Amino acid sequence: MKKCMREGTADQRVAYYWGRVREQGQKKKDFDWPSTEVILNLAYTYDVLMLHWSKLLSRYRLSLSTMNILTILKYSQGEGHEQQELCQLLLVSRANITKLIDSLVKRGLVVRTASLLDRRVWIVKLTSAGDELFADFNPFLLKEAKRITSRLTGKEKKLLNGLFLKLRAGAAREGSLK
Amino acid sequence: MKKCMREGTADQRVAYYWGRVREQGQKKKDFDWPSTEVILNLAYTYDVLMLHWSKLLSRYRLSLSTMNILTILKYSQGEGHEQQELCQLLLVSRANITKLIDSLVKRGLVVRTASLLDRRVWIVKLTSAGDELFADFNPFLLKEAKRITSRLTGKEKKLLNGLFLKLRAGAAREGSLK
DNA sequence: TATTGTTATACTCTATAACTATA
DNA sequence: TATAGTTATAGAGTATAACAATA
Repeated sequence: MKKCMREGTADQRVAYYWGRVREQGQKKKDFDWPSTEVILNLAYTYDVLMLHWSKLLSRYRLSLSTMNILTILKYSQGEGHEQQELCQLLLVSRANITKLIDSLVKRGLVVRTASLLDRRVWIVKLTSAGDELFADFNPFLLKEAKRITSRLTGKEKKLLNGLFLKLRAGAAREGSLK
Repeated sequence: MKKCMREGTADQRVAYYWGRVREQGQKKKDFDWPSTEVILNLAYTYDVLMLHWSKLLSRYRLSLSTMNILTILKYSQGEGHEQQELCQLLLVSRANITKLIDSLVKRGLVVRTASLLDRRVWIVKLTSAGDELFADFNPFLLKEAKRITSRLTGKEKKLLNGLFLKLRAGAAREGSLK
């Protein structure tokens, strides 16, 4: 991976490619550069940040998904969550959440406990080992979040968060191509 | 997947969880909610948009990565690219770009041609079949980019693009945790 | 009948390291 | 020695459908 990235030049390279997209798009129907740029930027920024993030998490043998599960469970304050709720929060299918939870159970980080209200349901909870692991990685992530966003002012962060919301609203809107 | 998402409520659910993150984070050292929110928003917005995007691409039996490769090659206007350049543009390792290109070669969408300058190098180019497929999917993606960003004004799109750049600059900065 | 979760399967993507051949 | 690309391998993630138990 490292070998493929010459330090400090990735953004320039991408800019060069994007320039071509922009030029050659002009001729096309429905082309709107700022719109396209937003999508390219979202995907590329995600890749850059999450590549970095994944590397941090690999120290704890966690992926983004498993880290998210532990975090969600931690913030439930001992109540836990149904697997189905985790599906909704993580945008992961039922079949795949089963596998993710399986892997965490195997490592002793979470447990499945039966629901008293609905016998079809498992409530997933953090174990003390899971809690410890969370206490271990979470401070790093908070620090990193602060560092990564350090070039933005408070006002810009708020602005950015509002724009993200609008983007998602656009994606969810009716009339999408089926 | 669909079964796990009750229409129109995903954002509220996530907001509920984020509320807990925010509350319980307050006590912690290095916690800064707007910074954390930016990261959560980036990841979640990416997931929402790309889930949708992937569904569109699956009609063409393409993933985000393979779509990107075809697009990059298309915009090289017949010149093609070294695999190594694709690594840099896509943030994918050399080993893995080999596999991705293999799969496209197998489908007849791209070809590897020897470089005349360096005998270690393959130049990857779009075939006419690849070109046709691009002509097929690209208009949909342009339309979708426009639709997804339709809730943003032109000014907001520009703003957003600038903020993405700052985010990436922050991630790349020296002094990151090693 | 609908929902929660599991199982099975196949595919894609990623990470790592050892390897070949060129430069 | 360094670089471009390949091979091998193992693990993670995703998509789909069929299934059991329960509501």
